Amino acid sequence: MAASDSKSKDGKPVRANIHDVARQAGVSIGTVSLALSDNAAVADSTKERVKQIASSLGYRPSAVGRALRSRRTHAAGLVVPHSSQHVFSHLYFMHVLSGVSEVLSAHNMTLVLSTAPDEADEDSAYTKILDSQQVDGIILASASVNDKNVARLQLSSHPFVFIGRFPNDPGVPSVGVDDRGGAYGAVSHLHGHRRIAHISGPMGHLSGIERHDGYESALREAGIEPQPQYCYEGDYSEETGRAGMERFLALAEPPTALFAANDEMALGAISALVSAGIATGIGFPVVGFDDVVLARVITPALTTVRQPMRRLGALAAELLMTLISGQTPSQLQTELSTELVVRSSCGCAAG
Amino acid sequence: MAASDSKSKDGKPVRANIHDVARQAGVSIGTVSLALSDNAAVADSTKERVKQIASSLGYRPSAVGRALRSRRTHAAGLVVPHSSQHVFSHLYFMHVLSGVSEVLSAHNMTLVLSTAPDEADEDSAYTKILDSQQVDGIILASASVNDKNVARLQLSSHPFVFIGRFPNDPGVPSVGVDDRGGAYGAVSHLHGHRRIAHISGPMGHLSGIERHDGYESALREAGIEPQPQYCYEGDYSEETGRAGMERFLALAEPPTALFAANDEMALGAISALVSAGIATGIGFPVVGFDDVVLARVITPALTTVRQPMRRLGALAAELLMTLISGQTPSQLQTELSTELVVRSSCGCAAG
DNA sequence: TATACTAGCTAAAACGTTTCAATTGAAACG
DNA sequence: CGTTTCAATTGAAACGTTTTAGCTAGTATA
Repeated sequence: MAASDSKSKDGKPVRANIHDVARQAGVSIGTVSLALSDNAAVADSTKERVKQIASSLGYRPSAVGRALRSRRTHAAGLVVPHSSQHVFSHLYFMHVLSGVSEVLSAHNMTLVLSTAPDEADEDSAYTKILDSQQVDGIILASASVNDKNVARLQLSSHPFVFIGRFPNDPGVPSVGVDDRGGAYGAVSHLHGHRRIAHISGPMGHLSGIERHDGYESALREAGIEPQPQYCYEGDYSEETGRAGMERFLALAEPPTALFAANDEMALGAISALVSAGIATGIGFPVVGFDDVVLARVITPALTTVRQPMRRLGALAAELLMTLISGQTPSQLQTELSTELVVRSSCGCAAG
Repeated sequence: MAASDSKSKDGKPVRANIHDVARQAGVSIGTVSLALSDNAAVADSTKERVKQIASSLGYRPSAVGRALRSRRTHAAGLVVPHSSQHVFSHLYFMHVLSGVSEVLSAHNMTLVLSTAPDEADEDSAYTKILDSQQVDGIILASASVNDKNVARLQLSSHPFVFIGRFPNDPGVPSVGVDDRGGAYGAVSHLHGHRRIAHISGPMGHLSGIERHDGYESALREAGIEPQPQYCYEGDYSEETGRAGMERFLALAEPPTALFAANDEMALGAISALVSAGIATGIGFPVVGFDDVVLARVITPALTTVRQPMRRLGALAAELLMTLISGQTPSQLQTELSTELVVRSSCGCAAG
């Protein structure tokens, strides 16, 4: 870490650039560049000398200069077209982010995080990052089904990967989870009940749609015709979970069990049940989705559909790396499976 | 959004650059640059024409070219010298991140997130971002007290801001929380008890030290001499919370109340109490720190010291913006206060 | 009419790299 | 000895901007 920083007139330390190294080493800047990248065309003795001098000067190649010339920024963007408020209040994103971050780090890539200033303006989350060529590729999490920017993305010639499958387009690289199957399993687990309600995610998002579909097909499988009054569209927030359950409880013939499309809404629903003096569990089974830490720690512990969120992020990042490097990935689309974690909120296990 | 993208030979859409705009408009690139930045030296008619052509060509200035010339990347780094695994499993960081992200967005700055590949190697979290001049400034969250990179940061001539106060250096821009006061209040709330235990944060971090100090001074205030066997150093994880409490319960004279340095450890401690058949609350008061969502939803609901995490991030980002712009901030260091949120785990309120 | 000023624009340098064709000098070859 | 080959290095272009000094032509001033 030697750093014989010279100072400029105004006292600020001045960064050595490739010219400084070249001058000291008595070679051209071209040679410095080649030497530092261990190019075989450079004599070993020269390499050594250049490296030695570079390090004694504390020289670090400027990412910007490098990016300009080589047209590679070594950065990847994670775009979440929601407000930061929204994004970071959901544990789901945290886990995804964690997976993405880890893999990018391992590939020496920088992570640029882009959210929307508010829920209304999805566009700017893309624009900021995409338009100005700041990143080599993009991971898109949680786009709505009819997000028009997706088309832009495809045209932009930027490699990109979706998290959460995108419908009707087998050519789009994506990593997702078997939402439908997970939901189906959750609802099937509630067998015996005939009036099973569902608090869904936003129906503008594929995860919302698919989990809802899984719910309905499980009902039909059991010979139950889905009833609209037993469905409530939430937005994955605790509040809408509570609101949904309150609505259900006000019905002439309330449901006797619930499948919520995520854990936060399940929590909200449970709190509504508590307020109404109804015992969650044997009295009123509730199943969630995600298996975030919440699910484990509330009482009763939440039976839920676990999805591998961290893995989702990691795989998306890996796929993006492959695409950026120009290779053809072994598969363009991956669907991970879910796992029903049975705890006590469904009335089955002890807890 | 017009985009009459021309294609290059290989079929890929080709981005218009400033030269393309200049050619079409029949002016020099200098004029284009000036026109697009609304410089007064350019005739209005020219401005209009240039802008019109730029937009019809879908021209977006390259952030890289711009950064190279103007020496401003319009990006800020958030450095958390821990593994991504660790960072993203703590709700605390999420809230900080949220605040930072929001403010940066508002200033049209890009957020670059940098974590360490593993807990051992803090360095690379800095190096990656700092050395290569990728960002205009840096926010540093959760550095350990003797992190040697901090000195590097000061030398680097990069504006930077600490989250969490850094000791012994009034010249370091920082935004923090009154850890000591918060802890003091929490422990004072446990009055009546004489054997109060503390599960601390890592004593290599200022937050750990200060909360511990607050704990001790509250004891002394009550005429109690702090006993080493009632202190256990955790790492803010649920596991160490559990381990700490198990240790305490094995003592000949176990404590009768607990202050944990964060909510996750409080949760772990409570689960150990449960295992031991001891009722948290009136039977054994527990107080946490942070007030993350966990605190609210567990049973019994956790009495805890709320700290404004999101605000912390937001203020840090604001301060950084001021520093980057070259202005002198009204104050270099800010300390936010905490608030004791009384729920049922301390045996006071109903819940 | 000469001079000064102004508005509007251009040319060119600079930012820090990478890359590649061209050059050099020496060694190997016939 | 002339030619080829090769290893090592160089020079210059290119990436896409911003910025500033300077140029031109027209207008106002004396």
